[in-house]
Amino acid sequence: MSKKCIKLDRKTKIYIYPTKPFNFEGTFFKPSHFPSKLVKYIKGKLYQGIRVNGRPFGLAISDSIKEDKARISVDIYFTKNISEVAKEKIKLEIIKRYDLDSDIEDFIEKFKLDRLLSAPIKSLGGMKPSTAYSLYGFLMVATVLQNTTVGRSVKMMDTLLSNLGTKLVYANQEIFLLWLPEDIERVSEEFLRKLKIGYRAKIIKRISHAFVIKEITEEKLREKANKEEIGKDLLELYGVGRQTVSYVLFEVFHFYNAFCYIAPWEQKIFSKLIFNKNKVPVADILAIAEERWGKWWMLAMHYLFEDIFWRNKKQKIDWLEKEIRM
DNA sequence: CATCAGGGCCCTG
DNA sequence: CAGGGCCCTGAT
Repeated sequence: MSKKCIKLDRKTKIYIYPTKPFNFEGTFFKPSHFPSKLVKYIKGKLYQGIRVNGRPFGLAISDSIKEDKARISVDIYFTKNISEVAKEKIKLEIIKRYDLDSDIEDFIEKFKLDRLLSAPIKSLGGMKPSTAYSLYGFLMVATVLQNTTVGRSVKMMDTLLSNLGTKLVYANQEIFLLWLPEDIERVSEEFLRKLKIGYRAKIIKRISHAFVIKEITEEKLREKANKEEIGKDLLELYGVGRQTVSYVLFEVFHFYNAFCYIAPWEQKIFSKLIFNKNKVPVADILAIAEERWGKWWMLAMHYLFEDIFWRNKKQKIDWLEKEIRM
């Protein structure tokens, strides 16, 4: 059992210019997302680790508008040295994960007067679907999220990270870096089960193995242009079903119309938001969404969803609190 | 105390 | 294609 800890005591800065319209907070912090020690959002700064060319780096990302240009500043923390190549790679990785080079102006223009979207667009317009994680990292999080309460998911991820992750210390923060697929090859399923993650131990073993033998790679999937192909490859992974695929297509690969799937807990929330009813059939919700928002339907739903979670953060909304059981 | 479902997915019939 | 089982936990 390795308890790795790395102090990143050197720092450099880069800037990234996202495509407008752009909303920093909406893109870099999602209140509806599962909280973990992999990412922290404090006072307008997002802290996360990243691995590039096998080396760990710590990031602190913040909004840094320059006159009329959208701009973010990225402090990169490292040990010893950092090459220009590594800096460039980190930049490209951030652009990919946070969808910074896409253009959603048509979406904003088209729906800024939409009865349901006008308020969310007013407060979050320019928000992109994004993830702090690599594809592998995302799948690990999705695995921990399966068939349990958020509270237990948090515990499972904490235990996994303290046993298999790497603690990064920088900018007065402690952030964890996820383990590598190779690290999982070195531990037994039994060992993982002792961390009280249950049947997920097998899933983590099998997904990690698929990455190690390059049966699946993020690079190759990114080269494929259509969601059906990517979805098919992902579904072949043990422990990955349509719920996870739908999230991955949207948040990792940024298809704004991903897959036609809505989870039961989301169904309840959308029923309330769109119909002001308790439980509308999923098929009806999907039909309305596609009819109303077309090729943008999942992005539209994302705006609705994040908006209500932001509002709940500012002032508790009772019915929503009941749906997010910790 | 026991029972149960939870921010899925696999497998069987 | 529907439904039981899976690890474990906190709620009831």
